[in-house]
Amino acid sequence: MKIGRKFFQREPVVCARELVGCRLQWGELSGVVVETEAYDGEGDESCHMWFRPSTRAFVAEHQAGTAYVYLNYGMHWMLNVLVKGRREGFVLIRALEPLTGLEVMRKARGLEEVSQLCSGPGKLTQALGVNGRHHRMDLCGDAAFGFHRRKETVDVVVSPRIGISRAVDLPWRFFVPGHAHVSGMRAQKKTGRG
DNA sequence: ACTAAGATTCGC
DNA sequence: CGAATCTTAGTA
Repeated sequence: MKIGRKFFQREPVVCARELVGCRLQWGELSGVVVETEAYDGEGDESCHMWFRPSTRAFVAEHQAGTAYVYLNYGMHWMLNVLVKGRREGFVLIRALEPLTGLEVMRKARGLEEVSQLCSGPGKLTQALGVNGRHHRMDLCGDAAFGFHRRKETVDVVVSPRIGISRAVDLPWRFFVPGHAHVSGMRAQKKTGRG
């Protein structure tokens, strides 16, 4: 069952947690969402809304469920969903377990290993072909692009977000524990604790 | 016009 | 560990 706009008319943290375990359909390609992060425009200094006027304008001009796609580090597209409930913000899609279109993903990534296709926010956009053309796309309108509930359920655990320099302690990363397709950055290993 | 920083990934 | 690569925003 396709996830409608109402789902995204809640708080970013709630949407981020509940999207884990859902299926992302992207044309002929699809995968199970196994990792997300929430970014809240109110009080979250790592959210683009905090320091980018253009992002605040984007939020004001679009409805919940709209894709927010941007280029990071000049090379990696990041796929987010606009959330507008009591609080406004975004859900970053960080990792997928590929379901369909494996060969297309392998070709796009230049890799064979399934666990390397979508195990990171930059990896999955490359695998799915997500880019600036998808910015502002309504993920609740187009039948071929959006999220769907699944019968299967998954465990979800929480941790601080990865790869950011501000508001690093907010526990707003949600993922399936021990899942092979969850992103594995240095920051994860770096459990540096005095 | 110039500078700085960034929700990352890959290779050495 | 450090390069790759470019958009946004602040400053002159």
